This record gives sequence, C-alpha cells and structure tokens, in this order.
Amino acid sequence: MERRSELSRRERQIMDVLYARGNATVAEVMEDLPDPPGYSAVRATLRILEEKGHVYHEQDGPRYVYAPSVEPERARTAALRHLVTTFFEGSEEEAVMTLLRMTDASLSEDEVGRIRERIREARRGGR
Amino acid sequence: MERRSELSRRERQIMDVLYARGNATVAEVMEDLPDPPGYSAVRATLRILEEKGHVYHEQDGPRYVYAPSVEPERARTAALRHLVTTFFEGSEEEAVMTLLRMTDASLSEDEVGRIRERIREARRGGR
DNA sequence: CGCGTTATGCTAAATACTTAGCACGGCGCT
DNA sequence: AGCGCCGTGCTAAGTATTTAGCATAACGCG
Repeated sequence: MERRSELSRRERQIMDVLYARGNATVAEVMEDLPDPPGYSAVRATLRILEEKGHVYHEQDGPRYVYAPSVEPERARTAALRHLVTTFFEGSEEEAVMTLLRMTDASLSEDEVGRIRERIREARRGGR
Repeated sequence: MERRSELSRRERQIMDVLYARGNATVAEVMEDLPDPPGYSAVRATLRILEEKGHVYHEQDGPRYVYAPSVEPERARTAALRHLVTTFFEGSEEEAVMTLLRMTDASLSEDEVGRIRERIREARRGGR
C-alpha cells in the first residue's frame, strides 16, 4: 500500500526528498524542503509517514536515517506509470518522445521521428 | 506560478483529473476522484484552485467546465522534469530506459541496450 | 403556473495537517 | 561530576484543508 496520492503536502515533499537522496537524516530532509519548517515539524511528519508505512528508519549512531519503504525500482515505475496516464493519455511512447526533446532541445523533429522509428524496429526484435 | 508541490492532497488529485481529461465538469471530476467526496466539496476546492490560478473555467450552457491554466505541453514537460530529478537523479536517459522496459515487459536487456545505442546514434545526427 | 432537477454562491463546522515546545537521554569535555 | 550539545518522544495548540448544507436561479414539463 503506497497510495502516493493520499499524502498531504508536506508528506509528499518529504517523500520526494527521500526518493531523490535515497535516504536522509532529519537535518538533511529539512535542508531540501521548500519553505523549510522547524526541526520538530519534520520529525513529526516523518513519524507519521512511518506509521503509515511509507518510510522506515535505521539508527546510524546517535541519529535516525530515514528511507522510503518501497524499493527504488518499484517507486520509479509506479511514478512513471502515474505520470504517463495523467499527462500522456497512457502512451509511454509519447512520454519518451517528450523526454528526448527535453534532453536535447536542438534535436529536430526529423531526428525525433527517426529515433521513434528505430525504437520501433528494435522493439520488433529488429536488426 | 504553478508550484505543483504547494498543492494540498485534494487539490492535487483534482489537478490530476483535469490534466488527464483536458477539462471536466464538476460531476466528471467527482467521478474520477479517489474516495470521492460530495459535490460541494469538489466545487469548493475547484474555486480555491481557480483563486490560486491553477485552473480556470468556462461556461458550457448551464454548467462550468474547468481546465488547467497551464498549457498541456508545459505541464507535461514540467511534470517529467520533476519526476526525472526526483526518481532518476536527473538522468532523462534512464527514465527513457525504464519506460521502454515498462512498455513491453518482454523486451530483453539486450534489446534495451540496443535501443539505447540507436538513440545515441540518432542523436549524434547519425545515419 | 408550480414542481422537480440541476446548477452555482456562500458560510461555517468538522477534520486533517503542521507546527512548536517541553521532557528526557547520551556523549564529550573541562 | 557538571555543562552544553545533539538527538529523540511526546502532546497540544495553531493553521489549513475539506466538507456539508442552505439559499438561489434557470430550465423543462405536466
């Protein structure tokens, strides 16, 4: 049970930090938070996230290190799937094309088209 | 000013519906909402989203039709960028690869590697 | 016309989220 | 030992979000 969409504003911001860093101490989370709240606030929210099962912590010497409780691979895939259905009408291919255009803005539409073809070929088991 | 990360839980859920459908009436939004609240609740939240500038509405006969106020293209790009930095350490390429694996689970790693190469070639202006 | 249906505008209450602050406990230093 | 510096646990108050409900208006119809 992840249900990312059930998270509140702060909770999601914090999860994003944890995903981006892999894991983090309270202080690190706080650093990366937009419009950073106090230390206690972050701790409290992390505790809630832990209760809800989104996060777990390990002891690192004197302090806690928090990490997302779903493995990165799964989290990535889930995030992509959600994004693709929300913004690309379910078409992974269109998402890929947009990504390619973003990567290199100088890529011409012709080139993007050519890449699209090559992907399709390769996908057909192609030579 | 979009600042998607500033949105509350419901607000984000509603924005997702609007992005997915392009535009929607209150009733339509409500249908797609997880754990759907009452009609008034949705309306109130839409009004707030409108105040904050995330959404606008047009009159369609007797009712309102809401739509995101940023153009789809921009919204998509922004969403992808955020996802890539959060989940893929900023690497568009890795995001593309994951997407390809998702699209067709039967794609072997060899094939994925081959596609990767072809993309790189094409990007180099390649033949 | 008079009524039911479907809309919106608004406001105030319920709920959820977010936060600060105090109470420890352990460690290192003088 | 005694003090200061992190750390955590907890609880309660402060805000913000989310919601229901009432008032109202336009429309179609028997």
